[in-house]
Amino acid sequence: MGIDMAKRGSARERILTAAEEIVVKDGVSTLTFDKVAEVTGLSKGGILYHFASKDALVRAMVERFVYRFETGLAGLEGTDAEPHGRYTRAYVAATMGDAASTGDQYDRLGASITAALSNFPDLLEIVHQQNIRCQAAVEKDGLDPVEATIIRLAMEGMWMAEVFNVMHLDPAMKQAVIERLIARTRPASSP
Amino acid sequence: MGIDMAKRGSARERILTAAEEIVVKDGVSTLTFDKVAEVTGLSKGGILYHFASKDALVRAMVERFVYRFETGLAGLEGTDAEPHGRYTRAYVAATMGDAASTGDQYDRLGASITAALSNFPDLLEIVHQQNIRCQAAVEKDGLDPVEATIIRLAMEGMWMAEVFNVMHLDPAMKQAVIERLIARTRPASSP
DNA sequence: TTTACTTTACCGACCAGACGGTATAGTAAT
DNA sequence: ATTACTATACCGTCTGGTCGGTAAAGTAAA
Repeated sequence: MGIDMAKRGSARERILTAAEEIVVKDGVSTLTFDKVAEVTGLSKGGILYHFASKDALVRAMVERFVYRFETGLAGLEGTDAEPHGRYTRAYVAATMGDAASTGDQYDRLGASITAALSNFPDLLEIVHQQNIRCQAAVEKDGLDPVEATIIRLAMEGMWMAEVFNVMHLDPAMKQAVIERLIARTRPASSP
Repeated sequence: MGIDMAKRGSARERILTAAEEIVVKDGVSTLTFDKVAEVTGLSKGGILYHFASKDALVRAMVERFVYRFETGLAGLEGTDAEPHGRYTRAYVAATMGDAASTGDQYDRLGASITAALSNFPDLLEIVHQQNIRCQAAVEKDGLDPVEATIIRLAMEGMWMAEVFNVMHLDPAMKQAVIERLIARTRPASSP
């Protein structure tokens, strides 16, 4: 099994995808080389050939995760003609809208990765750097910085809550919040 | 060590506190019976006597955590004369202000506990229930429900980000956000 | 008060399994 | 033959959990 996709993505990518699958289904704590080997159809030795340690594997996962988010966000930014509040709108959409970086599977992955951060403290730096870029962009997006930050925080809160499965916000409320937030990024109604 | 507080709290409480200490310092993944035994000065067998399984230990930690938050919030609510937006203000203060339930140590504990939720899925229910109560209270706090939810989400976002150490918000900005959010709960300026 | 028995709290040795990682041998293409 | 990659066997360590025992503190009948 798994041999049929011999050329569909390098072994490295397939391993990463399998690791994501495991993490999404059962959480980070269950991510082992043996399991990844089983899912990919490779042997444990094969996995270790590509990722010399578990740290390396998790690091690659985090990097791919951050990369996807940033790519998705940049794509959304490109489709917005209005410069005022453009980044903040793209941020809202990339976080909870219908970007490539969203959806159930991606959400749970985000939760697991965020949770993993407490076990792999050195990986925190990757996420941290992305966060600094994000906050800087939001602050100089043409909106009142405090207001823009509130919007960002609210989206972050919604994402986190959803992703950790702690909050079951009513879908209608969720939609209303997103719309209200987007509206506040429009030129007319920023304060 | 530890013997000096022979009467300061039951063994159970001391174990719980030691477990928190470990989790705060090195994360959930390093929480083991052996370590708890070492910190408390008890033996592993002694720990097992009070908490029959690791699940039981973590469950007790989560319960104590939620209890503290709710108690702190209720206390803050009592000191607010203005009913309009009272709960939401208390929520903001309990989350990031200077309640008993806040502070560096408590924050890191919150992170670890939230992270632990992905490893102990059945404990999620405890947090989930508290969250439902919270959201219901926020929605009928006399404010526009969407606005109130945004405030709550923004605080949740700030807390999560801080707690997971992913965001380094400028202290001045943080303060400004909190003040702005509090201002929005006041009768005059809800929309 | 002594004796017999029970309960509570705790200790420390041990085990079975899992996990990260190594060592090594093999294979298929270039 | 070299390179790139894969497979198998194995090791040491860690960890949750078990278990037999023990010391102290009641408790209650004789």
